[in-house]
Amino acid sequence: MATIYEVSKLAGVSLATVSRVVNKNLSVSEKTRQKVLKAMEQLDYKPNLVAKSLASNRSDCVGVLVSEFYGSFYGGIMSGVESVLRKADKHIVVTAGHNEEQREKDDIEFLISRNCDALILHVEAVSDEYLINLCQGKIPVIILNRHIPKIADRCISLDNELGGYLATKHVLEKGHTQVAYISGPKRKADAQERLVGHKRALQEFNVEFDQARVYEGDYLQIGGSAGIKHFLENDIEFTAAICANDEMATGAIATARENNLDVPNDVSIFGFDNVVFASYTYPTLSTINYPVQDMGKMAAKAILKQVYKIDMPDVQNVFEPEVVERNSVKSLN
Amino acid sequence: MATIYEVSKLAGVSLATVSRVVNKNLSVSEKTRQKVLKAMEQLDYKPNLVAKSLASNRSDCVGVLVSEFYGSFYGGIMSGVESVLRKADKHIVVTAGHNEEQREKDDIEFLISRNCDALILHVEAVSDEYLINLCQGKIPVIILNRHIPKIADRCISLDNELGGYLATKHVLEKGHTQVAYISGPKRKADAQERLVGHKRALQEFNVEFDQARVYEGDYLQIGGSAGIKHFLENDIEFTAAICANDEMATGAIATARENNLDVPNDVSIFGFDNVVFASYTYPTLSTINYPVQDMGKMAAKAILKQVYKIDMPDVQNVFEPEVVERNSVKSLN
DNA sequence: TTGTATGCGTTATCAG
DNA sequence: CTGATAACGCATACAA
Repeated sequence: MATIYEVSKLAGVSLATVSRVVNKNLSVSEKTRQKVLKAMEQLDYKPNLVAKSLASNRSDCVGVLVSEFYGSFYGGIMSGVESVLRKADKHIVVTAGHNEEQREKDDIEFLISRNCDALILHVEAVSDEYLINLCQGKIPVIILNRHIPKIADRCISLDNELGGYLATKHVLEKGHTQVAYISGPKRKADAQERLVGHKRALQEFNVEFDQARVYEGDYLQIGGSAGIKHFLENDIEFTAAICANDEMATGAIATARENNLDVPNDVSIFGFDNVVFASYTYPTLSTINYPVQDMGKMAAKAILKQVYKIDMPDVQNVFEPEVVERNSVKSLN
Repeated sequence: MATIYEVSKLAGVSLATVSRVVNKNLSVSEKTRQKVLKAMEQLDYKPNLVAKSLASNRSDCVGVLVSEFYGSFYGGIMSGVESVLRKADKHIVVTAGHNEEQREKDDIEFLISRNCDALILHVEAVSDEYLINLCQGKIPVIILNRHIPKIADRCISLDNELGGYLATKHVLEKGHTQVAYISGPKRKADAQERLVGHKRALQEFNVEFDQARVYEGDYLQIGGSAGIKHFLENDIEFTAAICANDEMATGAIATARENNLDVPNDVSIFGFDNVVFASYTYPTLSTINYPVQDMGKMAAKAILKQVYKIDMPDVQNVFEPEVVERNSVKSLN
């Protein structure tokens, strides 16, 4: 690999001059610029980004930490982030924290020590305090899918409560009154918020909340399956089951069918997230749209604005969920 | 951020000594090691990976290039690769080439200039020659999902022809004789290979190949949908449709249903890839398993073996597809 | 076992 | 507009 030094020698100029033409902007006479350009061409010069990063303390690289590489949710985040950063000639370094506290911390350390100019994090295991503390540091951070009041301006999240509310409201408006709810794990903030929204809708429609109609799932297909089984075995009547995410909804649909319950004629199922396969199920799944990709894009825009000083509209910190009506909910009206 | 220099000062030893204890292995007296360790602790010293990489010409980082961040196929590759590399304390830098030649090349340059120790590539737009040439370079490369004879030892791919064969054989064994085939884009090598396998199975079962029963799709849902429509509108009879990937299969199922054709009673559908949502469809999709994740793992193992000299079993360059029987194919026997 | 000196490829701060 | 030269933070022969 040719170095900047070899180029300078070949072009008969100083090292600094080559650096100037490589980094555009600075003033160099057209004549020497041409000499340098030619030399670069001849040697097929490619700047060493590592050296550049060490010397300039800038990497043009933003670190992204997701929980998994797998799945449309994280895929959406990554592709959203990348699509806008790419246009600004910034790159991303992605790692996966796998929902383990130590790993998330390790990954953050890794990204920092790699000289990332900024961080976009989707972390679940690490504490709020840790993140608040991290935000005190010199490296700019954007936190996805998590709302931390003290650093609200660095968070980009979905209004989960509203999502839970809209989901239930939709089902109630279709005339259902016996509504079961399969929630996410209680320890997860978003699961709690969605449930709160569920209760608010119930109240608004004067349907009494019944704890027996709530089953705590795990956000996995098996959770939805277990939820339906639980309600059936305990003779808890319901004409509709709202699941706190689409994955559980698919499990619910499958298990309902196994029990000779037609969806949506015998039982309606509603999801949350609007993941890709929601439109592949049968019946296609009515759900709440979680605009992950847009949120990833917004995170990237925030970085572009704050770190790279590129002109951008204001950041939107809270995104609104919307009902996506498909065919898994029957109207009783 | 504390530097190695500050640590050495605080510990009252030389720079080199600190470097030695940081990088384990080398001989340092227990006493000084403790001094250094204490100093590191006090200063919360974190090595600067960029500087380390520049000095050592090693980054403990392997570059991964996929076509998209999105989807279970690429997710499988990334998570497979990461899971094994992680255990060896290596990190990955991922970029997406989006199936565009220039971008793929840019990304490869980027990864190289970032000092990656090795590359794992899933590229589609770049030519064989380019890759062969790339393999001549000093940086070790593993190529996924592509078979290039001249550099077969650096390729990890699926036997697509066999997959196409197995798919069709399965359907024929179920008693179908009027078998339609919705292929992938002809310009893609895997699409061609799968079709070749299809023909081989037909021949083996003495079913005459009929070009009219082949529709060229695009590997997207819409392609499967268009394929079914095409056959229906042109009165081409078929009791089963084999799709060259699962995505098209879901499109095919939906469109069949829209035309009042029950799957699998009126028409059987068979896929390829065994993506995650294949088990979420209704009916669940019979398909060919493409062990992406295992192949990603194998790629990582190859790197571990070749680059980091870690003891590993031999690499498996060609993976075998398998039939995954679910409920979308009816037995006519 | 420990320390010294030099290099890795750039950027950046000065002079000129 | 251009050229020395000192950082950047660490690894590593070579000496001691």
